[in-house]
Amino acid sequence: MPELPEVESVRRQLGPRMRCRTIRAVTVDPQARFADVDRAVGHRVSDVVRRGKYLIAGLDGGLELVMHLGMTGSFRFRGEADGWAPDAYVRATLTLEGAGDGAVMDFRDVRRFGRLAVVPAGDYHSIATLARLGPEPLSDDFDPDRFHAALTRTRAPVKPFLLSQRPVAGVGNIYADEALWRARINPHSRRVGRARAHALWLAIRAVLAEAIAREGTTFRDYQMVNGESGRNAAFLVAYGRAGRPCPRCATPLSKVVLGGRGTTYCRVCQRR
DNA sequence: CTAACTACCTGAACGC
DNA sequence: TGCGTTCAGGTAGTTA
Repeated sequence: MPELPEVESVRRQLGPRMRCRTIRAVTVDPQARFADVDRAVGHRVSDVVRRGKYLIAGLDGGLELVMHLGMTGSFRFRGEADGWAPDAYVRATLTLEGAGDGAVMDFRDVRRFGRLAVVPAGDYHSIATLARLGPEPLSDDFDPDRFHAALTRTRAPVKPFLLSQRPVAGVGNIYADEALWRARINPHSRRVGRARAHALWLAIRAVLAEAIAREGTTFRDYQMVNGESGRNAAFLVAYGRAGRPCPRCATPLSKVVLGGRGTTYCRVCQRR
């Protein structure tokens, strides 16, 4: 479900609710594969940061709680005005205590692709994708020349390479299609020249920044901690619009499967 | 090492 | 209405 803009929107609401609170209790669904989260009990949250699609709560005692929403994960708090009540899809519950009245935080995840883990701070060897994560796209670490060099090194088609999280962090299926459309790059391309790599660098940053400003894209499951949807879906140009006219050239957008993922693009203005 | 598959889950939408 | 098939915003594990 969530890519960088959605995860960032969750982080902005989750941070104030977790910060400066001590995790007093953890219960997890017995079928969930993150039973070691109870190692967070007794530790106080310093802050919640984001790396790519991962949320990382800093804990005292040199630990971190790493959270990934998978396709359908969301965090909700009991007793808030949105009327959230836990249902059959709650996979973990954290009881938080601290400034204010404390809080009960549910991790809801229909498809069970989400993950929670407690690790030594900065030690991500048990989470391979996080350990090898590329630069943050909206930071100065994301450099156009190094991005071009990374695209030159791989033999894989450009879209699956973006989805690997290695050339840049946080780009998923929606924003890969959107950025490639903007930069006029064919998702199958195995060679991307310097000018096109720079155009893609710019498109990734623009597409993600605009989506963050609209609090993400809600297609089906994604919702923020307060239960609201993102507003970016109406602004998508490529993703989910197969058969509709390309806004640039009016050619009906094509849909193919690439790297096992549905891919929508314009075969006329995104030539190989 | 990389690239390409498959597996992991559940529900909604669609075709007949 | 009912049943089977396909698809879904992600990653981890295995194989060549």
